[in-house]
Amino acid sequence: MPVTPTSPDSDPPIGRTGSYSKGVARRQEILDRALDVFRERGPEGTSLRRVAEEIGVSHGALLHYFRSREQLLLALYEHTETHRSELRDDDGAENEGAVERLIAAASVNVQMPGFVQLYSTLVAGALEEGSGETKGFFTRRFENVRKQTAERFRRQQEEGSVRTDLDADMVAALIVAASDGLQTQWLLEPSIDLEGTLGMLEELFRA
Amino acid sequence: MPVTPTSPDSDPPIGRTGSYSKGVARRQEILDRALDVFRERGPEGTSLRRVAEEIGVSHGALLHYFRSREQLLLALYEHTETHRSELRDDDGAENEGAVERLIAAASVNVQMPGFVQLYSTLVAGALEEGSGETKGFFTRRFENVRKQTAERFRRQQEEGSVRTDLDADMVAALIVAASDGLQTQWLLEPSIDLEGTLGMLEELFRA
DNA sequence: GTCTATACTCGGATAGAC
DNA sequence: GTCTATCCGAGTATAGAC
Repeated sequence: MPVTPTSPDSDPPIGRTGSYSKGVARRQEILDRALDVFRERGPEGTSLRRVAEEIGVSHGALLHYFRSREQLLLALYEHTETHRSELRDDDGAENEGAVERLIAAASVNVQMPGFVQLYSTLVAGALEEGSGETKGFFTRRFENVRKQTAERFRRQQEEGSVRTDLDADMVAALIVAASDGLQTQWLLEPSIDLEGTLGMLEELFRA
Repeated sequence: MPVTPTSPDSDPPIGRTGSYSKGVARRQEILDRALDVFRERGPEGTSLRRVAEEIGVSHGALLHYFRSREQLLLALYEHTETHRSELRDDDGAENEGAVERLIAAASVNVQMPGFVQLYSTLVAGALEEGSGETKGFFTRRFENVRKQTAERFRRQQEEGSVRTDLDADMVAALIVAASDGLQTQWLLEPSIDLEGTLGMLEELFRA
């Protein structure tokens, strides 16, 4: 279900005026090594304490930089998402259609089921009450992806390649929903034809 | 995202030949009281130990009947789903269209966000490796709902009310995905027009 | 089979040292 | 701000009493 990234989401931490350097660098360092651990053992069964021990940091110290396990997983998700473009040829992505773009993202995801699984876990966490951080993250993310998808669709409407009697914002929500939902079903039943079904949706929009 | 129930999923426990009575009854009794606790406090922050204490059973005993917290939540989900029909007028459900049916289910869900949240949590759990029980449950469930939806769509195709150049099975997966995905988005952004967007999808299928 | 007792690791919160 | 030490309640596994 993870959906195409949109902006780098560069988030220079909140503490303004001054000593960026020290703390952020340390955090980065810890994160980098934590990512290695996840790469080896998978996020699935890897506890915070295990990660901490493996990278030579105390449990408490790790928690000092990542307020919760969810935050660490979120950082893992962000990192993976950012560096995912390497798997994909981004030529002409500018002129892709709305559905086309999501199909491309889904195709990459099919090669990394663990990423889809992580996404699903985090989204479920975001839906839980009082999940401020994660909730905000995915609310923004969905919003961004929807907006970007709607823009693409509107451009296609202007081109005349797509039905003009449809509300682009609703279409965007629908496309994103279909992409996410199909990836969930595909994880449980790999015989689901992810690309084919999204292709059919694309066809339904054609003028 | 929880999708329309399909069969009562009557699951007379596995132990054949003989003493059904005792253990199952006790389990039912415990479950019934656990449901009350969840009703009061919500499943969200209610621990196994809390539930156990509240219903006058030891922590260990509770675990004896429900092998894990996930299993207990799954039982809660099943129960809620089964008794949900009370919220809904089931007149003429037999002749409903494929999308129409899912819209009806979604409309009920909108009135019980906690149920959608629970569904999302359980599905995410099902996607995790080695989650035998929950995984099997939702794999079957998706399969059933897809099959039922495909049947409805095929009937509509025979009626001529819907495009006949579409593969009903793919359409079914798409409808279910859209419904689930939109409910997720709606939980994070209540301004999402759940019924409206699904209605648009319905319109796309029309002959 | 039903259940108690115990122990283990987990995520997280706290207090305080530096 | 960075981190150690400690403590808590959580989910779960196990052994064994009845």
